[in-house]
Amino acid sequence: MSKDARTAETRRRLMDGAIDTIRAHGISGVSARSIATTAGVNQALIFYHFGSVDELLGTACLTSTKARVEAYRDRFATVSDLRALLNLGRALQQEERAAGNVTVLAQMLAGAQGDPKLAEATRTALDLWVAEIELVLRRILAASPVGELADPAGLARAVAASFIGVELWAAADPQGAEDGLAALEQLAVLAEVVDNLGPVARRALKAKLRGVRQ
Amino acid sequence: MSKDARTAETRRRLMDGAIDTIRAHGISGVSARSIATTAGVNQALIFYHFGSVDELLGTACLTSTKARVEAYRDRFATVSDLRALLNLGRALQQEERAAGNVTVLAQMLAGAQGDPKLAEATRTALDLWVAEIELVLRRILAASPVGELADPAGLARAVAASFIGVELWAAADPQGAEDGLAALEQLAVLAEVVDNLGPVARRALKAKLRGVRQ
DNA sequence: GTCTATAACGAGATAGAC
DNA sequence: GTCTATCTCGTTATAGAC
Repeated sequence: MSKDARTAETRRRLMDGAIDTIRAHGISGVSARSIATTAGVNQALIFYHFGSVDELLGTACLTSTKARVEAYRDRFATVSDLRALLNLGRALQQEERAAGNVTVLAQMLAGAQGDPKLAEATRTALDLWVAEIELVLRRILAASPVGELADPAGLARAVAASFIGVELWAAADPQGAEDGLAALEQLAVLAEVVDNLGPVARRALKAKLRGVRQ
Repeated sequence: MSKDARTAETRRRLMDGAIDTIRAHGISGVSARSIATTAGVNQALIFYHFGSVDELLGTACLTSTKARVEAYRDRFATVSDLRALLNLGRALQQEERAAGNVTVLAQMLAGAQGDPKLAEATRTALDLWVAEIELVLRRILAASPVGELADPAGLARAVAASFIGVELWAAADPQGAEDGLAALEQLAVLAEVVDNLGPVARRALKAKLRGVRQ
């Protein structure tokens, strides 16, 4: 194996090890040693390749998030109504429980409290998801009677933050998190009904919304 | 000062110190020494009074959550429609940014990953909030056309988890979190409109909901 | 009940051999 | 580029003086 390939391999192992360690033990279980053990690599190599543990965490988180978002881009692109978005959200939530990117982001976010370096890396990674969600929301809302009331950018952040919260919750109370998601899904039917109103009811709703909005 | 009073005082200082330390530095910045410093108390007293750091965290979290929930009980009781609930939620979110109980719970939840003892304490504390939210939701939903569609227990968990997520988000991206909340608030107007439909539209909606539900 | 001192260990990080 | 060895510091936890 060439030196370059060996370097790349070690860096990859370390990044994977960092992600796996966060998933398994949370941000407070992360250390240079625990990562190195998971990666099957010498501890000192973390500092040689990344300079510090925080730096490794940041790039690992960013790289893995990029990959996950990339993996979903096509599926996001096909979403054009609320029902499809809900289905995708549910699938994403289940698949990410396996791949674990949402959990990792949640843990990074927790570690970001009082650690500006981690905070910035995490913010950048989260923005990757948010940008994707915002695009879809913008598309869907344009065709909906509530479209002129809603703020896609803000909503995208609210959605992402909720995913974070649910994923974090699931670690301590799996059944509770499941019940919460099921309840939301059930309630989202309401939005679908609104979305599928006939033209008359639709106009009436629009008028009412205009009245309510300040 | 009597011995009992002195004991109580020390325990109180340690619990307050634990909460303050979590708020300031996150769960990964918590240690026996950092807590003791914040509390202005000798480090060894943590082990004398609580046995371990985890034990201290658990009881501190539970005690402070009890107090916060208690402080909101009366205000929860007066809520009888969605608009009032939204207002209370917003107030709670802002006041808790100061008192910090939601942040603490979020950090505890993060620390609970792979630490069953913390997980149990956190779950118990969260349930205090959930129970309160569930009561209100049950009351409101009973009077709403979507009431028979919704699951108050599940919804309460979803709401609480979202609060957690937003609060965690706010540490890394304050503006983003604010935008997210504002967008949700705006959209919630939709639910209010549905809630205030006339009797005819209300019956139509109910019929549609029945059709959608599987 | 509270303190000092200390044991036993894990942390981040670096130096230097290979 | 990777390893071993090591430094320095912070960690949990305990023993024992007061």
